[in-house]
Amino acid sequence: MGAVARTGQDGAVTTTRKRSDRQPAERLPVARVCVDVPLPHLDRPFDYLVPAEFADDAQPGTRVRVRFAGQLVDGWLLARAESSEHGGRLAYLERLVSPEPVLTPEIARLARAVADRYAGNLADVLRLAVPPRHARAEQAPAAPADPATADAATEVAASADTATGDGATEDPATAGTASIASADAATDGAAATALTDEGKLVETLAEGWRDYPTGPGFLRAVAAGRAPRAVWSALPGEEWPVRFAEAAAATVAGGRGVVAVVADARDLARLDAALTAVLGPGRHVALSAALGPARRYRAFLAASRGTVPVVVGTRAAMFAPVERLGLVAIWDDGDDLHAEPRAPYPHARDVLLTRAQLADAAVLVGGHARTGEAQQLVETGWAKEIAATRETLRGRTPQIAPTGDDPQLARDPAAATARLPSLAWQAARAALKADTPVLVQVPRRGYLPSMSCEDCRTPARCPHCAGPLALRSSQSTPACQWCGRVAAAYACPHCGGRRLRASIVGARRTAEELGRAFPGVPVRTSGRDEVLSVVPGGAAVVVATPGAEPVAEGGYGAVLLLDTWALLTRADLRASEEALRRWLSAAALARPASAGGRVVVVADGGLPPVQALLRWDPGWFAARELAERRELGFPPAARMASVTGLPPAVADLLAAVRLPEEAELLGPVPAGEDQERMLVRVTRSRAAALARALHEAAGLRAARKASQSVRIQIDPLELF
DNA sequence: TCAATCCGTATC
DNA sequence: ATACGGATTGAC
Repeated sequence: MGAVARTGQDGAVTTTRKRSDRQPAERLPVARVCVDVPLPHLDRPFDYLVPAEFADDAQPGTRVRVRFAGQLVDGWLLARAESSEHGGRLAYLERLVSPEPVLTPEIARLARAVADRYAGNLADVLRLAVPPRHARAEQAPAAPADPATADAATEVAASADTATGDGATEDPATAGTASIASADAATDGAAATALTDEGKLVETLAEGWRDYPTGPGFLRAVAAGRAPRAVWSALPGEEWPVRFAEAAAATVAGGRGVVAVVADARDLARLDAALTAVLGPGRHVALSAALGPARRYRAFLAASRGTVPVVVGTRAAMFAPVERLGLVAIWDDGDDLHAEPRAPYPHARDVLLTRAQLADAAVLVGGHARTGEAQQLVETGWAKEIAATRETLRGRTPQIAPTGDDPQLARDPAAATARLPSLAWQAARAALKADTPVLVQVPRRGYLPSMSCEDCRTPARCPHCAGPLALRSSQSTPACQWCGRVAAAYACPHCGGRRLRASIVGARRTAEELGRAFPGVPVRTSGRDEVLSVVPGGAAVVVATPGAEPVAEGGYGAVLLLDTWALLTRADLRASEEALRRWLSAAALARPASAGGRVVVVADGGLPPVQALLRWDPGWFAARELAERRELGFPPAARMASVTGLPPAVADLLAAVRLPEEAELLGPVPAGEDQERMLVRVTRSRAAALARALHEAAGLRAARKASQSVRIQIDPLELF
């Protein structure tokens, strides 16, 4: 034995043995490897020989380099085995990148399920799940992995052929039911009763949820090691990060780990702070792509090595490994930032639900608004509702009023230039007088450059199809956003006016105008360029774009929701749901009515989303929305897949695909840059079959080296 | 009959 | 992407 295995400076295990005299490992000489190539027809494990010098370090979950079709590629060691089914000769693993087992069995299994659900490759999902290696971070002192947990024979992932089956990877909502009060039998009841100190702690934590009748029971069940599943409607003014932290702490008290996902950096900062307060320092780690490679990998390692039991983060954290997962949580699942833009385009909510299902963990889907998807979980009985009673709700909501489509502009000329209807202006003035801040929510500039009548502000709609009129780039005549017709001789149907003005003004311009309307009051903006997280309690006007609303100390005295028309008339099926979500998020920052809090929404009070806001009833709206989607056959009531690409490529793929029975084809619709898009619709029971068929067809095409690529997306957020 | 070349397919 | 096998072609 002349070979010397050593650990190089970068931590990689290399060997001095010449290729010619390599020997296979004595025990479990075969490694099943997922090669990191994005081709769908290669989405299965390949077997390699483990050289003797890697015998101990090449454990399941490690990164390797292998020769594949003549070139060196990265790969994941999924499992070690005694022998191979492969007929031909096996090549050796070329290199063990690092002995760090970064792919835990739980995540390997989850990644396979996610790939199957989204008609994607395991390798693509693994690239999302495990951050790029950073050798320095790996060498930094951290709790060493327990060698006893790494059994050489342990399989990390089920092999491709067994994992593509339905069963565990089926939609959560079609699976069994659970209840908060009496969830599935506890696997580890000892944790709940062993220590009375822990029992007291859990009671303290559960106390935080007393405003919600089923809340404390949920926390107790999680602490006891059970797997309750809940859709939580947070009260206005709720300190949701603290509630999330309490749920996390209860899980930790029961000896299990937590993964919680939020949409953006600001929510993450709040949750991070709440966890430090509730859980103490060093018990959790925040993970987001914004950290940069080194810190991100370090945070990842803290979780995968079992140093911390709680991981919170943006969607980058949805695959974070934690030991003995007990709870997955997501806040504001309607935020489109939860949708991963890289193939296979998984959604954080769905990944977490699948994860909970596979790991038998509890689920907490929280928000002020409720998505159709969350409603589906409730209606199928997969999850239970956590909501306050109407009575509690009444005590917390601000006073909310609409002001019509044809707003009476305030008579005060300054207020009129600020586009403020008189009701809004009055509410703002009263709040400022009471020395409380005012939040003004305006849609983002360029969000939709729509037009309205210069004289009466009636939205300018296309005379043919009632679509929104807008100025196309440099042209001076407005055209319809929907049908494209140019509205050359536009006259306002309400007042006959012929002049149009852009109805969306950016936050900055609004801020300037409001500054003039309320002289002497400080005006601050929070938007894309600079996002404020907190503003002090005194009189001030805060202009914010949706999603960037700062929290006010003590709550806002008034919240004004302006230019709502822009949100409501978007040519998007989710427009209403999205509008309500944004309004509720902003309105939740107002004081309760009893403390003078008022919300004015500049929209027609008869519209369903406006109704839902006025009554603070996100559940009612979600049920309505879901019923409508059921009627129309849209997700989540049905499963949709979109196939996008150049027309011949789309046709080619659809010719190759063996669609499940009763699959419906819709389209094509243009998708920009000479591309077109087809939609395939099936019932939820055939969802898995559809994904499999599309993946298979993509594989056939790739094997034939079809040059034009197509993009396959399951339940894309934007349907038309 | 054999080598050079082309094409399709598998990639361990 | 590259490598290999089998079929095809062309020169002896």
